[in-house]
Amino acid sequence: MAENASGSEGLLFLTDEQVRKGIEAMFFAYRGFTADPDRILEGMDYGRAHHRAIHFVNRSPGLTVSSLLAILGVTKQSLNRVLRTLFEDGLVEARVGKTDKRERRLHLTAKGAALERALSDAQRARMRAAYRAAGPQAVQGFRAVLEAMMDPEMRRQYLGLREDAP
Amino acid sequence: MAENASGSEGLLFLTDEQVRKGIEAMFFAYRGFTADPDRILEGMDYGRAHHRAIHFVNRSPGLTVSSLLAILGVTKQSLNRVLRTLFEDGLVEARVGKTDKRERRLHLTAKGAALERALSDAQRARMRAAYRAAGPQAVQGFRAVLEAMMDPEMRRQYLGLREDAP
DNA sequence: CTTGGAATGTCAACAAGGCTGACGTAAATT
DNA sequence: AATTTACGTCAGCCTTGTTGACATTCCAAG
Repeated sequence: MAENASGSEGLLFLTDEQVRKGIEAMFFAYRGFTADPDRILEGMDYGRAHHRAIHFVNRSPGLTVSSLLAILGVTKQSLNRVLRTLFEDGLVEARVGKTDKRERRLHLTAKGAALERALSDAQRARMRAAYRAAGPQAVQGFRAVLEAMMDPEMRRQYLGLREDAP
Repeated sequence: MAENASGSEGLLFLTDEQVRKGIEAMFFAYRGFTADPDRILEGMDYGRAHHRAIHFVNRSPGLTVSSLLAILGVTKQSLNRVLRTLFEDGLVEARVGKTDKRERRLHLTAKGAALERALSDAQRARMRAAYRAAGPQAVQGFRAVLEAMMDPEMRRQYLGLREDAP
């Protein structure tokens, strides 16, 4: 896909050292990636787990608990602990499924949407800044490598979410 | 640095949606990133924290506890719990500093180096595969964006580690 | 030489957020 | 009618993070 420009057609001669550097880049960058939301959430009774739930509920309004489970890759007990507090605090609401009444379709309330915006504003700002600093070419490469790094099942989840260029 | 090829000189017109997609890519990719080492470590008494310690001790043999503390960004109590088990199991050894005898300079033992190799082989294999799939251009972009995403202090740590092109 | 502070270790207690196992209920499916 | 699915919940455990308090060792400055 990404036009294979510089040199040796698809053959990468990367030393272990260079690959290690990529590994460390992931480690350090992920810290930055979560830093802003973490800062916002600390003090509130929430953590990263709540952020993730809120993110994906916002992303796919009306998704079911089991879909969210599959996306997050945690146990239902673990997710439930998080969802319960979000229900109690009125950030997320569950509507009984129309066709299948066993399902609980999740939606953000206005309050939940407000928090989501605060969190994602911060995170998007950092992401945009990084994109700007790295340049447009870099953005493609970034996405391409990350996508290739996912487990196949996760990649399916990733691609399955509302597309950015439909 | 990365030659700014396609279109609008450095001006990125990215929709929120596209930026969100980048955020999700980070989320899903990080899971893949840690999956292989996690698999290896499960069953042994170790976890991700041990992996990180082993990684950076291998990376910078003889580093002090406080340097490692700074790199990992955790409390000394937390790190100590991890280091203690690594000492006990003979994976890491601490040598008293030559000039400053308070320092404990950390080194991997043969056994520790063996585990490190097992862990990093798996992780590097995935990283290499991702690089191969994404192409050489992409690798540059990947690194550039991640680097730009780090907090400045983390970036210093990152760049401070033994360079890949010295 | 003494003393302050840095580098380190350690004990205790706690919290978040994973996990497993077992059990329950309502609704859909067969 | 029986089974399966979707979900909730109780109980208990683990890892890995946190604070706070305190001891030791030792460098370096007064």
